[in-house]
Amino acid sequence: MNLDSETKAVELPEDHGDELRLWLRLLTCTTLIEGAVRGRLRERFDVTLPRFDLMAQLDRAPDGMTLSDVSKRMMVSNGNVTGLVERLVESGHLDRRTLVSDRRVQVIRLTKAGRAEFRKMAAEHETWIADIFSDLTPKDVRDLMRLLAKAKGSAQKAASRRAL
Amino acid sequence: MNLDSETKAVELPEDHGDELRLWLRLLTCTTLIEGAVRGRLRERFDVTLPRFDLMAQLDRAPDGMTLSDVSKRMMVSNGNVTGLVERLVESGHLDRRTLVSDRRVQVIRLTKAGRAEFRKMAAEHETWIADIFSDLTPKDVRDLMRLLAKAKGSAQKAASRRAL
DNA sequence: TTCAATTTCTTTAGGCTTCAAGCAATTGGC
DNA sequence: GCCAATTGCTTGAAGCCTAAAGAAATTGAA
Repeated sequence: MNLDSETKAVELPEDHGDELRLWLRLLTCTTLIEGAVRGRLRERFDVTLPRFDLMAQLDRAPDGMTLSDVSKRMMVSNGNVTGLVERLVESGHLDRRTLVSDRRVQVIRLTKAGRAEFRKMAAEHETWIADIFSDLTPKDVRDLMRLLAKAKGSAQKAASRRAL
Repeated sequence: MNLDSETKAVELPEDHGDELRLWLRLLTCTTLIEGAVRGRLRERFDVTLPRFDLMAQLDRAPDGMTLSDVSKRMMVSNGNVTGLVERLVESGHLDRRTLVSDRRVQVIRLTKAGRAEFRKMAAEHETWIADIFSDLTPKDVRDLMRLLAKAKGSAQKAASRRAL
């Protein structure tokens, strides 16, 4: 007779403290790094992190993106993107035009100035990240990549289960 | 003659793409999980994530905390905590009193109702996290804990270097 | 064709967050 | 005691963010 499976069958509270501690540690790491990056972007380039992130998405899409694409990629709400884009168009970093074949759709691109500005920021940004992770060996980095990929997959699966 | 060290000496751009990808993956994981937790807290308990986080800090501190303590622990600004606490006092979850020995200091605690409410939420919250990480083996969890601890240390060291 | 459903984006209300400036209380050097 | 520096918190301005409701354009089934 298997006591463990009996125990599970009656839904006794299980211990998930390790997973909880993992989540808190993950959150701490991200918050820490995010704060450092935010501060440096601000003092060096007077730009906010969301603006930088949006420009990063567009830098990889020379043909532009729709607002919905951006929203999915950045995992933020549509309304959020609307406001963000508005300010970046205003400041001359972004170009926005309505798609002729579907007038609901707005396609946004980096302007020439916006791209130049972003490239300058991105180059420095990369060195900050390297500095932040400088105690990690190449193997640490590989292991983390692999484990985080697995964690991401697990989280996505959980989310899709939830969506049913 | 060592070409590599020559190369470094003239500051040629090094490749830090792996570290950058690691950071993006870390951010993606956190954003994904944070969104899931936020949504569940909202639909199940009609509470926001920052409120939950603040109550979690206080649950571990039966004797209460000062606003500065909370601010450091949560890694958010002082002004942020002021507003958050204000709303939670208003809703009856928190009790706030001025320290007699130093009238600048506010000590906040969970009220009885606040603590009961939090315990209920925390129990469910733990199962959500377990579900989100359910594809990870116990070894994966241990490895991630260890590597993230190392990453956190590295980030903190970088931040303190920066602060000089 | 027609119109209900869907998609894309915007708007609104409310809350979160930062930074910087400011106020009040305390501390420490003189 | 005096007062300059520090500490703890609040305020204000600006921006970020979400959820929900709504407007405009498109699609597709009858």
